[in-house]
Amino acid sequence: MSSSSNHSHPVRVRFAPSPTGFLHIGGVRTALFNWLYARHLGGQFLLRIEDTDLERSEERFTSDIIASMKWLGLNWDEEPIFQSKRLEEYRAKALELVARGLAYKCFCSEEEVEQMRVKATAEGKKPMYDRHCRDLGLERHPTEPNRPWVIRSKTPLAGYVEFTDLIRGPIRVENTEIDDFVLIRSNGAPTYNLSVVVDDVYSRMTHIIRGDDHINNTPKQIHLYRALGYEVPLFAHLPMILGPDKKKLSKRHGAVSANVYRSDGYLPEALLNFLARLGWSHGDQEIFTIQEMIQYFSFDHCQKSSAVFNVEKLLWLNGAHIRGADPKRLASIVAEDYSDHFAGIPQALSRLKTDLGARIVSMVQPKVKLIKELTEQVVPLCTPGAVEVDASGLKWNKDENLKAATQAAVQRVLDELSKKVAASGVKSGSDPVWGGTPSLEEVGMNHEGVDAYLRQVGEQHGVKLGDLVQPMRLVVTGRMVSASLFDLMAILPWDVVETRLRKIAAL
RNA sequence: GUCCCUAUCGUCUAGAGGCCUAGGACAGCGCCUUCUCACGGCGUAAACCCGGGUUCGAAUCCCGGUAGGGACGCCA
Repeated sequence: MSSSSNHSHPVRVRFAPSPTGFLHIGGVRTALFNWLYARHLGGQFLLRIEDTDLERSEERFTSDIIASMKWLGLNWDEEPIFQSKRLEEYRAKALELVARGLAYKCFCSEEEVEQMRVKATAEGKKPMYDRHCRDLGLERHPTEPNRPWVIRSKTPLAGYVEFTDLIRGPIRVENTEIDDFVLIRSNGAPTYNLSVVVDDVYSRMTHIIRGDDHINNTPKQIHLYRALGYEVPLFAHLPMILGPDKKKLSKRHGAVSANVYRSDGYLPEALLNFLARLGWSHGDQEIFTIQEMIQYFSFDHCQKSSAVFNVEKLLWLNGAHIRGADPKRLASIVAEDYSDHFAGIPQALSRLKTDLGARIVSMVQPKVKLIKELTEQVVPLCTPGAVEVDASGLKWNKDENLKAATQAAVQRVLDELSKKVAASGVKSGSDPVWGGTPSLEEVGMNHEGVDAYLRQVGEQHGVKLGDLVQPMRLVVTGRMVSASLFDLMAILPWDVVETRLRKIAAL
């Protein structure tokens, strides 16, 4: 690739969102690529809050951005910069440019400028300010001393700007295409193009990595770097993320706060993995740990074209990352992010945190795609006593004989296994929270044992294994779909299993 | 409208002139496995936008067209 240029000093990059909305997927992707690049090269990654738009910036959005970044693990290396605290700086730089003849005060009203744009459009030209005040060199309006003014850049009238994008290669724009854009608004606040340049210089940024909706701003900013006498950094413009309709991602596509993905049950590394693969690749590899992403990241393998956000693949990736996660960690995520599922059952929450809780999680985790589902499966398994069931889906509802035979078989299971537990001589279970009774496993009957035993009972009562298992699964787990019943029967304290199995007779 | 950018299966992508009768993944379909649901395994269908060049040879390079996206704010 082109240009590692003269920037031999350590890489410094930033993510610079404006707090006018939640941190959405597109923002996360931009943050991620900056972060990966910095971490890959051992450079610094900074966070800057671009809150120069006083009307639309809101503190709650700043909080959302910071919370989301933290959840995702996209950590920054220096104190975040808030542009609202540096307003004087931008103003001073703009005034300096006016003094040096590189910018000027403009007294045209917004209505007048709007007319110019209408006129230009009618002439088939780009709607631009017609530079009315450019060469007047006015300090104040001749007839209206209090008339408000803005500061505009004095964009060169001829020539062109060219830069080499790290992802797209050379991009060239004629200066005639560039407006005399506003630097300082009539209320004294700076506009984006000014503050971004002043701050990127202030923070000694070496690379500007951002969405490609900023390609058109880059030439303006390059003019500013030059006017201000600064070294121009390197640019990398990332392709956009599109909704399923191939339009810019918006709220209607469910592109809400990254925090929503947290409550929906996505793992941060899964979301990051998914976003990394949207526009970047490393051969055929699909599943990456954070470390691998950092290790392999490079602009050489970044895509130039935009990508459609595909929830199905994110879901699959999330399942893959859940499967590979440490059960103890998953248990604590369930406990922290889904505490509302434990409302009224504090025992379940404490049981979740035991070794047995982690074992339960490990049996459910290979089967779910979302932490939410994991939670829904795990809660009843950690709850003491019987759980509510809905027996309407059972096959025996259509077959009285099957129902009678199954109930008889389960009764026998109850009798024989209770006897076995009592006869084992094992007085109490090893789990400190679950207390009381040992599990079947603790009296010598593991998964295989339960398997063989239930097959045998089913055969003797003329009930197919599947027909015997489903009602048992329902009362033991509270659901028609669950982790392996044999596993669960083996590891749960026998009294829990017994209590629940007794409900079979009443169905 | 003007300017900028982009263009491989439905989607994410591999591909840096011959290794491509175009590979992987998700989703789909079929089968196997199976105590449910998943997972897993095997298989199947599915793409180089079009037209010109350059070259012995082009998905790859160049030009044009077309299509899509983005920008054109005293938003960022």
